[in-house]
Amino acid sequence: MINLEKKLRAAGLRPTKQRLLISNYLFSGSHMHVTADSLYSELSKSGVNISLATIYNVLNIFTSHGLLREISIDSSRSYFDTNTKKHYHYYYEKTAKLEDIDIEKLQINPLPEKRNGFDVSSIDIVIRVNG
Amino acid sequence: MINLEKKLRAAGLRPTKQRLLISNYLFSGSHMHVTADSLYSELSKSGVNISLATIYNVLNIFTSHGLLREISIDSSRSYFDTNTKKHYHYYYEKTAKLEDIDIEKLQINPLPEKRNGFDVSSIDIVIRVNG
DNA sequence: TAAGGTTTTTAGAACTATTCTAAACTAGTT
DNA sequence: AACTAGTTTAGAATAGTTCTAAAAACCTTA
Repeated sequence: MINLEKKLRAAGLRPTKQRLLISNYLFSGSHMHVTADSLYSELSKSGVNISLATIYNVLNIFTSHGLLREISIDSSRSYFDTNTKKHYHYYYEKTAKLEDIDIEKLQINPLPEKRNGFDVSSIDIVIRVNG
Repeated sequence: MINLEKKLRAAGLRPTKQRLLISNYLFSGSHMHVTADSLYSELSKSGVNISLATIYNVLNIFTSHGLLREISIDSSRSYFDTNTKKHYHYYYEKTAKLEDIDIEKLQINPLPEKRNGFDVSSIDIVIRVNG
């Protein structure tokens, strides 16, 4: 967990107890996709009690400091992805689960870089499947 | 406006006064992107008073009957697109406006049709620009 | 063209996800 | 150890959307 402290500091964030606990859940294994609610209940389930306000707070601050990426899938809730590299998503409509698509798996031609003089800030691709 | 009545009936919907007024706004000119709120205030501005509940109701029923397409851009609100053909979007972050991208303008390789045995139901691409 | 059954509209309440508030607490500095 | 700024918290507040149930409109049949 000492590396998590470093990770937070490197992102310019104070390693508080709550942020470390959340980081431990999010960043210790493989990449994952969470919602505020799923994170809150998973932590609660394992005996880690952090207020929902803090969960939201931390998800937002992690996102603005580049530790997470927010994904718009569904207007009814926000997903956060621990994979911050460029990539795309499959979305399983029945289970409401996400799966990463490696950027090399999907070629886009031409890859836009500008539009009307504005820079492209991100390219979001969601492939919805009926399962 | 008689053709709007036909359009609604063809979609299996009763052409009520409110639906016709909304259709007249949405389907009489070129394609557009609306939110419940923008539609409500545009109609109000032109003297057409339809309750917000009906606006939501009609947007949802139009979507489920194929007259509109819902787009997830932003978890804080839903956009509806009068263009129901396959296409993609530019999203202008500052103005929160959408612009259509013709499907031929962007090639995807390989174009996925299945994933884990499930059919692809849609491919949503949003290219965000900082303007 | 009137009656009757079904669908739609409406105002307002309810709900859900998220943010705000301001008081208590904690981390890092001196 | 004391100070200051940043963080957490419970609960209130807010925003977007859906629900409720009563009134109104639509459409069919007579």
